[in-house]
Amino acid sequence: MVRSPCCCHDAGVKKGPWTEEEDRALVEHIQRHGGHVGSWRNLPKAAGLNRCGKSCRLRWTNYLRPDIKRGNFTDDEERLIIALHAELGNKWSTIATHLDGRTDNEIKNYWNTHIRKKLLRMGVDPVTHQRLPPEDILLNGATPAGLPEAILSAAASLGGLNSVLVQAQALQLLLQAINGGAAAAGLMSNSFSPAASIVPNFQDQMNLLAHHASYRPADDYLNSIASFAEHDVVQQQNASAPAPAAPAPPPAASFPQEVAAAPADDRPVQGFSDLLSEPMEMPSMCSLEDDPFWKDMLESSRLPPL
DNA sequence: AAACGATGCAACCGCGAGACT
DNA sequence: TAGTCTCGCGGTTGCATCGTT
Repeated sequence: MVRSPCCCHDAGVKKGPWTEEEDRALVEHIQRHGGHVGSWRNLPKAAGLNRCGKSCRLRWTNYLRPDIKRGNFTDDEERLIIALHAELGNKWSTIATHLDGRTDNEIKNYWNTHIRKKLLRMGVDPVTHQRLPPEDILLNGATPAGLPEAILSAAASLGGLNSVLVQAQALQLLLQAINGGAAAAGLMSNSFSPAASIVPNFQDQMNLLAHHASYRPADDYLNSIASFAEHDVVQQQNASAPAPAAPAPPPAASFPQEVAAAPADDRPVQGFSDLLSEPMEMPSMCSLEDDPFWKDMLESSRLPPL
């Protein structure tokens, strides 16, 4: 038996964007058959379309199917995609089965154009979902151009850019821990803990805190991404000017209820003293602010999102 | 207003797996 | 059992739109 060449390679078969007439012909044909396609290979001829069967299938499944949901992805959907991707990898079709009305192609595009970049900006590897070391953050989008002048100008005197980035990250995580807490605890315990380098026992304390708050770092990571990726880090750091109150999205099924139920800014650090049997040795922010380098940075900077 | 680059998305391509003969 | 067919998946491309200079 000789395999017949794929119709996609026929010279006369039309390619490119679909016209309204073609869409209508395809939809009407499928509707005439009660929504059943039968053979995609034979469909174009039966429907009077000069298209490859493969192209028809793609057009139907990704665009014309009546149950397709259009419009922007919600926070819930985004969070779910990230969670599923962390578990499944690039299994877009499998991920799509968990989101009503979303196609694998749409999810794949949304990942590549939005979520992937967002994770990189945060310093999270979109493939492994682990925190990137500072040198990789530089290579993956958080370029030196995004750093405040104060940091760059101080870099030379502090042993190079990586050193400064580490300290900048440490400060940012520290402030997140104090203002919002959970994100920093989860992210740091993931793989990379610059804060520990400047605050002795800091990570131990954050881990203890996470334990007391029934936190699992992986859950926290997933939960935290969607909540603070959208916001400028400075907003989170500025306790006197809290971010506009956005309704907390309902939790995805896999998230601990006690975590998901709380507003993002009220999570683990809430009630520090209640959680710890002994007073927690928090770093003195006054001493940090007295340091000209940090003071300058705090006053002038917009830290790049990590 | 025009040129240019960045971005987002629809569509295409090649391949693998399972069904079929 | 081997060869072929068909479908579906994931990666990639091309183009339209938007924003910036």
